[in-house]
Amino acid sequence: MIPTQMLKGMLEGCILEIIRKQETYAYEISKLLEEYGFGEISEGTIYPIILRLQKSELVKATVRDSNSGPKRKYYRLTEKGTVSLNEFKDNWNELEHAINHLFTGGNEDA
Amino acid sequence: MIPTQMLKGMLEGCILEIIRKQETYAYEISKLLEEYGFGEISEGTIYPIILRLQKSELVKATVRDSNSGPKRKYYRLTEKGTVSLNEFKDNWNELEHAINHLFTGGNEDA
DNA sequence: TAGATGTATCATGCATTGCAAGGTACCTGA
DNA sequence: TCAGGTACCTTGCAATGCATGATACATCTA
Repeated sequence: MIPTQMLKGMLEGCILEIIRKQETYAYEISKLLEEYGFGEISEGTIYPIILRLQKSELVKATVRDSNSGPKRKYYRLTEKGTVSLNEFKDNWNELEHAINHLFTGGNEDA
Repeated sequence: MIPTQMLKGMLEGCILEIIRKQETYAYEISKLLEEYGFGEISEGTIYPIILRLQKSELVKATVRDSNSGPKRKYYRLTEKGTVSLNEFKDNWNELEHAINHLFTGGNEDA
């Protein structure tokens, strides 16, 4: 299981990418994150993130009826959201390279 | 530059790996992290991490003289440290796979 | 001799963020 | 009727990176 500390700073970008792929709502996002292999991400995690995304205008919401429960809030990316997502991808690549560089170097003592 | 939030939970494992490769001290670790591409990691970050590693007995220290300044505290991994490092590697792989799975899937709308 | 620079250690308090826990409310099926 | 799934949200805690500041040794230069 991925420790919660390692998820910090990751989930926001991942949720943006999920919304980019497909207009969707918070409850479904939590299911999708699990399917992608992030493990079970608490709703107490997801809702605050989405509120933040709305406040900073990276996503916009549309309320629609559901045929299996309460109304859903569907989210889609704004332009700012697309920019932010691209920045996240760049940062992720930087981190991935740094860590893989560190961990594939072998033992310097040898 | 990698945002600080994305480093949370990463640096501890990375510092363990640096120490595994080579017995070294905090000041040098900060230089090495920069060389590996993590950017400039503040000393206010590194020293607390190393104190934590010592308290949880993942590393042990040896004080030695330096010919270019104050004494250095050289760190080496304990057995617990090796175990912890391996756990970190597993967790990192999990995270890397999840994120790459998410970001290589293309647009589900298409 | 004095001061700047580089080396080397550590402590304090803040900001951010994931999460546990709890709350509300709708719909379906047993 | 009531349990379970769907769907939203809030509050307060814990962990961690970092800015800031302090201490101190060694070397070089004015």
